[in-house]
Amino acid sequence: MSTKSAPDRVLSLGEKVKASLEGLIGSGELPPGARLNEVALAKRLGVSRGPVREAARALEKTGLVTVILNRGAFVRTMGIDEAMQVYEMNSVMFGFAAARLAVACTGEQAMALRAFLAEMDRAIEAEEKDAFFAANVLFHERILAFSGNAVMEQVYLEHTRKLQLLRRRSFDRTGSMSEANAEHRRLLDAILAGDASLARQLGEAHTRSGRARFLSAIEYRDGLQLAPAAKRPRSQPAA
Amino acid sequence: MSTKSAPDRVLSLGEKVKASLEGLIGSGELPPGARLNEVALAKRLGVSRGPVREAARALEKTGLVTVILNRGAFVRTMGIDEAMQVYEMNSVMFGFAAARLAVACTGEQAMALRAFLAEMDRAIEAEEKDAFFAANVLFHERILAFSGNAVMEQVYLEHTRKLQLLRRRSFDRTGSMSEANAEHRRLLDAILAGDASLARQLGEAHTRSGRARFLSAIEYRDGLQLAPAAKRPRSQPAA
DNA sequence: GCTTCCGATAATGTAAACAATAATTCGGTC
DNA sequence: GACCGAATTATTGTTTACATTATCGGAAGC
Repeated sequence: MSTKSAPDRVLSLGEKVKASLEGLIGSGELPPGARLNEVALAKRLGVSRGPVREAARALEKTGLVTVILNRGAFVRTMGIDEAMQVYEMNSVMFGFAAARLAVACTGEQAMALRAFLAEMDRAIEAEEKDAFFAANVLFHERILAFSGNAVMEQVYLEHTRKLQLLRRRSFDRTGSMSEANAEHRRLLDAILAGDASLARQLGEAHTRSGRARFLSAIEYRDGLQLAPAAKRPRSQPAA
Repeated sequence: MSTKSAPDRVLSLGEKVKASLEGLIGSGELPPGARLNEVALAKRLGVSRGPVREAARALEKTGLVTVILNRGAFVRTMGIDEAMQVYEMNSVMFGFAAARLAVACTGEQAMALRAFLAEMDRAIEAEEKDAFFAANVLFHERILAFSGNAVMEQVYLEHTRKLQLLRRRSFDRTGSMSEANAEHRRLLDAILAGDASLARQLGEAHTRSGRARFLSAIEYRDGLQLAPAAKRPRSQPAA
């Protein structure tokens, strides 16, 4: 049977449910603060409650949901203050990675980073915000990856993903994009020049700029973690 | 029935099992590489498999165990290389926290840190390695806590705990202890002097020193992640 | 009219049973 | 005697059912 369509199962049901939940949360169908009804989700996804529970617990550790005993799992609401802290941590790690890369950057890596830069330039020109966003994320992630510290990379990825819960595309204006890419270019120059100290400084500063852009972007957009607040007997975890 | 001995339940069974497993792993009864047999553990702890599974999944996210589909959960073995990466990340975060503290340290906080320093001095004098170890851990943790970045603090705590899996007390010689505490004192001086740049540098350097002490401590102690290796059909996850 | 208490309902926590998968063992063959 | 293969066994993955807990509605009392 060469036409074996089902690629068997390399993923447990729990992991598949987890992916589904991430999608539902990312798409906004499960807004921050919403409760994850186990039976409803299980029915909807065609599985039992077990895998749903496992997925919820896994997502709790990922930081996407909060689980309260006998109350259930809630889509996590990230406050601005916490987002600021994540940015701060990312800044430190990104700066370190940049410095590390400045002293040990292979030609292949440099080429890859340059390619992202070009792609972002192109996206800015074409005003393709999504393309820019994707390349931007990858540029940062690759720098972490190239730094050679897998642990730090994982922490960075995990928290960045969590962050994207809150800011769904804070690059509203094209101005932000070209501004950001200019910083990218300066950073890459420092890396290629082998100036670790400057690379670190620029890397940290760039993340802080990103934080500032994020802040100004959500300024009027507000509507943060405040749900309708009509009545929330089983819809809001703490207070 | 006023003699209701059970103090109700503020912790889910899964959490209690998780605590038990942490104890078993910490005590070495479940050595690195060992498989967590669900039925055996469930029977031993007097619960069902469900809570055991939940605890195992939770510990996976904590980094204490690795679970493989259809194979089970294994007590994680942390390689030296990974430990080095954790040290590196901790170094960056600790340095940042120290710098942050240098510009904003309350009198109360300074007093608390000084107290730990004194306690460590006392422990060195009395040659109480355990006491020194405890105070040392707290000193570092408090600096992270005082830095005001809860996210970073959590990441630091989580990975430090994971690290203690490997190095169970690497302060063999009293020399290491006094050396470490001298570094602590210099760091605290820089913090109290408000020299953020120096504090950061010293903080990073101190963690690197710790890493070096760790490395030299396990040098001859080897016996790292290598189990008896007699036969490991279901006892070793990857290879 | 408001509060308080109590029962009904729905949801989560836990346990036990069933199914699928990996590992072991035994048997056969080269 | 060593190697390969199928049946057996053990263990995990998943489902179902039961127990416990929290929430919601309404009636009684103030």
